[in-house]
Amino acid sequence: MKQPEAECCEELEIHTDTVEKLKELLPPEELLYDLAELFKVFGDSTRIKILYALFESELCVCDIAQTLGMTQTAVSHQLRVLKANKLVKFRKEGKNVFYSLDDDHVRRIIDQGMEHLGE
Amino acid sequence: MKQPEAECCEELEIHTDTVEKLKELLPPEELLYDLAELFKVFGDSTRIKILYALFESELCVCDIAQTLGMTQTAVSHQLRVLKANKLVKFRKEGKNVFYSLDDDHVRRIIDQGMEHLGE
DNA sequence: CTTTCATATGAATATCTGTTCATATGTTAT
DNA sequence: ATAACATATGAACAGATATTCATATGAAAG
Repeated sequence: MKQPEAECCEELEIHTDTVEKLKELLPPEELLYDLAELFKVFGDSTRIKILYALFESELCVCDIAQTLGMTQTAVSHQLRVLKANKLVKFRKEGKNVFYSLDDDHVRRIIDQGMEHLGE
Repeated sequence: MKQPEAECCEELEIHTDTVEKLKELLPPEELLYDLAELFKVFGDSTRIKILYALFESELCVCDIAQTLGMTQTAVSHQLRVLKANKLVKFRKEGKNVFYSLDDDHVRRIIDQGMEHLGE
């Protein structure tokens, strides 16, 4: 006869305790969601390229587009995402808009990622 | 009369230099792509939750599933992704497969992300 | 060797995401 | 005012991705 309510790993009751403890220890759902959203921003090569370009100097949209060999529109859409996530800030000067990195976390996060790759 | 070959920011010739320098300074296309791929892995709340759970202890698949309130199948698919990107390793013990974090970069990358959020 | 259990895998589906195209906004120069 | 330019935005489309369902694998127990 089967236990219909049995969830999994039935034989090892230790696990049930583990699971309960874990549920308490995990950060709130929403925070984990936000964290994933943040990493999602880094998870696109166009945006990574933009950020890398901004490591060197502040840049206007068309220079970024030219550097990456992409259209102004595509870059503008991605800058919007970066802006919304506070990874870049901007400064208007006449017709141009100059973008730059918002803080040092960006660099550190990317560096950590690079370190992981080099293994 | 229009210059058809003009790319952008025509008036400021400084920019053309900037762009050329930038193109040299940027890491190779492929590396940036790989980096984005890595962050993409962190860019999903299910995978973030799995990693957080593994911060505490090594876990078998069904415990992870139960902790997250998800199906075994969904978790298994995501573990596959984490495994492929060397973020987790595993150890087989009879019917069970125990997963754990592969290295400390995982923790550091996530911590940096969290720091960025708290601002 | 057959059943049960833990895990893995493949196909299908629904959702999300990035680029393009067309167009809008806002600034500078004529 | 009007034209030219830099940037932004909205809709549409194509490609990617996460979950589900059905099923396969592989180990332990009967």
